[in-house]
Amino acid sequence: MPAISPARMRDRYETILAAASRAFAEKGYETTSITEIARAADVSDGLIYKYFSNKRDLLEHVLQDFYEHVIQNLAAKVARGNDFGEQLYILISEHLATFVAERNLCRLFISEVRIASDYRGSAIQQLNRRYTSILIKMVDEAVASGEIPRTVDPRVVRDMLFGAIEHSAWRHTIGKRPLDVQGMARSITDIFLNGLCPNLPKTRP
Amino acid sequence: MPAISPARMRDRYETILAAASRAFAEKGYETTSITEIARAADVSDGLIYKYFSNKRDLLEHVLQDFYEHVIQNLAAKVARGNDFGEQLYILISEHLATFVAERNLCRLFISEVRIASDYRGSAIQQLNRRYTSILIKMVDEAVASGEIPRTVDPRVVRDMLFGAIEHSAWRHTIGKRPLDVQGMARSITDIFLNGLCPNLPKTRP
DNA sequence: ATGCCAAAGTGAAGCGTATTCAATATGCCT
DNA sequence: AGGCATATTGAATACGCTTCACTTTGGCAT
Repeated sequence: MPAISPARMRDRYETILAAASRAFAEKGYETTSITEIARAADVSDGLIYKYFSNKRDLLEHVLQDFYEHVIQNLAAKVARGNDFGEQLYILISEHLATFVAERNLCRLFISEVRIASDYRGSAIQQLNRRYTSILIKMVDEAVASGEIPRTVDPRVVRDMLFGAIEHSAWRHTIGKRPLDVQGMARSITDIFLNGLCPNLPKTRP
Repeated sequence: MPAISPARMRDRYETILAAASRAFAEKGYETTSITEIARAADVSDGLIYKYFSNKRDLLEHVLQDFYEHVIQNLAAKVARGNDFGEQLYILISEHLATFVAERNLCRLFISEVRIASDYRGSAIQQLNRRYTSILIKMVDEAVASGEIPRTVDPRVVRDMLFGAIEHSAWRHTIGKRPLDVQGMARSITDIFLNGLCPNLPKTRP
């Protein structure tokens, strides 16, 4: 026998989540207090713990919410590419564009969640897997169609690519210089497709 | 007129720094308390604040100390490579080897310092610059000698490469699987030198 | 309508930890 | 040996997450 209607309950939940999202994005996780979030959502401190198990749980729900949208978007956009090179370019530029559009939430994700000791096996890691699996699928298909040699390990490509993108975007996330999404996506795509010395024989130490 | 000799003062400083380094590396930054560090160094809580301005400052000095050694090592090893390909392989495998040998301090650096809002302009960022400038110099020389086309922007390569390395190593830093340094260094080097589709014509979306 | 009562909601107390500071102990210098 | 600058102490402070005993509310049976 609920004390309030499910609709009002969902509303409360979303009000708190939205207040937390805004506060965390603006001020960062550590520097935002539960009391601030409670005030912004116009509830008491204690009530937050009826809807979320603790401050960290609140942060994770904020980022899960965000991640869902990002995944939807990426999958839709990548599907428009006709070959591996096109798809790769789209994936990279969309990832970079997300950094530009939602730099605060991206920063939050990288600095607070990715790093956490309990990241492995978390719900957020599941989302990350869905996100990166878009690339894995692309590489598998490119290998199958002969666009890429069989020697390429998709997991190596995944780690390298997302590492390269995020590190490149990070500088702009913390700095003030605007990020040239198209230009950077072009540079990164070219290096991944063709390498630094495209016309030279391999050297093996 | 000092109350104690400079030697003893330096000794105290180093005792505290060493205790902090061990504690932070083992337990992480947040979960280590000043009281624990004080006990390990056999001093009172308050004294730590005579040698370091706060807990964060203590962490930064721990990592600066570590970084100095890493830079020395990398510069010496890279100098042994005879061409760009060799040097690149050495840089990547040394970087990965550092992750394996000092995974706790590397984790600390990435999760606590790199991310911090005051990273820009900090003493630690200066060290990071010295570290990455080793690669910048390599790329500049390779461009000058014609090993790499002029179109390559060294800063793009720097961000991509270190991003790729760290992201690849991170999985092993938080997980249990051992990291095959030689194999991974080989894979990453090859992709950077030759790209994913070395023998195919460029595609431009 | 109305009253019951489970659950929503409150906010002050509890707890843990970084930091400060007034008091004390120490060891260098004359 | 004695004076005193300062190293050192540790209890007090401040602050923030979390808990919990209590109050209020609103859906439902009658």
